[in-house]
Amino acid sequence: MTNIAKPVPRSVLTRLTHYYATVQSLRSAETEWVSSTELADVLGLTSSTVRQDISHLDFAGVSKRGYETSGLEAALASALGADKIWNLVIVGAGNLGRALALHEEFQRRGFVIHAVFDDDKAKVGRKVGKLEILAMDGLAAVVRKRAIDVGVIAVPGPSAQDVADRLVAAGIKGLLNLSSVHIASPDDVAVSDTRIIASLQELTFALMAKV
Amino acid sequence: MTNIAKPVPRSVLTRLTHYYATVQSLRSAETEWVSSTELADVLGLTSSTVRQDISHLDFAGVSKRGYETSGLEAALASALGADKIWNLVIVGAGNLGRALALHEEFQRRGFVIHAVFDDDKAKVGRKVGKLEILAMDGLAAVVRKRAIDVGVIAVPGPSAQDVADRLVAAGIKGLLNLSSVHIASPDDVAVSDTRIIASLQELTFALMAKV
DNA sequence: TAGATTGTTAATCGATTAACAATC
DNA sequence: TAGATTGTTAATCGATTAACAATC
Repeated sequence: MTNIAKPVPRSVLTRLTHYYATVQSLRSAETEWVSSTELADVLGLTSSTVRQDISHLDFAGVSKRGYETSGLEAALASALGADKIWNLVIVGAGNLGRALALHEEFQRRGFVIHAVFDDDKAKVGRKVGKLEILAMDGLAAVVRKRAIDVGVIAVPGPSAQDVADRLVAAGIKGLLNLSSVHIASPDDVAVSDTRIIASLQELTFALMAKV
Repeated sequence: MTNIAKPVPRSVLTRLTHYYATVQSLRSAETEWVSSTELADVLGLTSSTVRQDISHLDFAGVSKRGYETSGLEAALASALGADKIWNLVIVGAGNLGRALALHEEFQRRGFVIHAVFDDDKAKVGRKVGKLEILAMDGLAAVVRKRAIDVGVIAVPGPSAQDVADRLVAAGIKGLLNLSSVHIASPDDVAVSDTRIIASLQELTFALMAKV
């Protein structure tokens, strides 16, 4: 029986990714059962929130025992698409772009990087791991041929919107934005921001409040 | 006159970093005034939310004109601590750690990276830009001598909590967590998560919903 | 069985939005 | 001045928490 989708609010979705990471840790520690209270304690939530969130999944716990970690992991993986392969390209062969291309956790989690693009003539043709850096004019062909799902924007802020537009024009429906500027996109294109600089600013805000 | 701090909710704080990035773009385009409606349109919010958020700042707009971008930028910078210098160390000299150490946007925004640590003997002594990779046992001394504010955790998930503990033990009050696991920390230590993998999972969730 | 934990409903809390008087 | 936009209060909306019956 499939869950009739109550829409999943963004706050819940974010927590689902937390549960997924946590349950994976539990699994690798061979823990077979976890209760809503235990998950809540680890992540700083209430058990009530955890139970509400898990009710969005096509998965049920067991009275008195809690949740079986293997089933919960599978249900979370399925909800998040973590049990699928996703095809990525990275635009921007600077430090960040190259680091992500080489970051083996991506591959391990089903995010396959098919190409790295850059318009800097000096970079085109060089290697990043096993991938050759390609010129931007090859983008559309790669996206089509490899059925690319996600474009990673790893260029400086001033170029980010332009790169986003070219990725969208090439037919990509998902953008991961590593730059610090806001990306505008059509309604049918999803954008996720990593906001590294913004995270640091939230941190320094907290540090100042602390004094 | 200082704003008597109504506490700033996390959701507002996150938007303040968005406003800051946006206002900086406006400023570099030499735009002198911006209204709450314009900011809202750019960022996909309501003007009401924008005005509420800005009311947390020690800064006032002008009827009929909106907000002067220079003053708003300064007020946001002050609130976020973006007008200060922050001292960082990075732990983990893998692809991600090295990329951040070389990422010039950090320096440009007042985040000064003082050292990169790694316990891999093969890496210690090598250079990352102008910095030499140091062994972890030198951490406490550097933190004390350089008055380090923030520790960046750029190690694989399984080591992340251990690294966090060592950074906290060395006296650091702010952690930027680049790993995909949740970090537990004492109440007086602030943690900010970048969650690159989680961002991708939120994206793939959206892509699946779209089909 | 008794007790612990889920799933879910209802209550609370907080954040967002609407509305409008103040104002430049 | 007239009109546009802020700042703020009140209303709405949605998310979190509490509570408890169901249940294994």
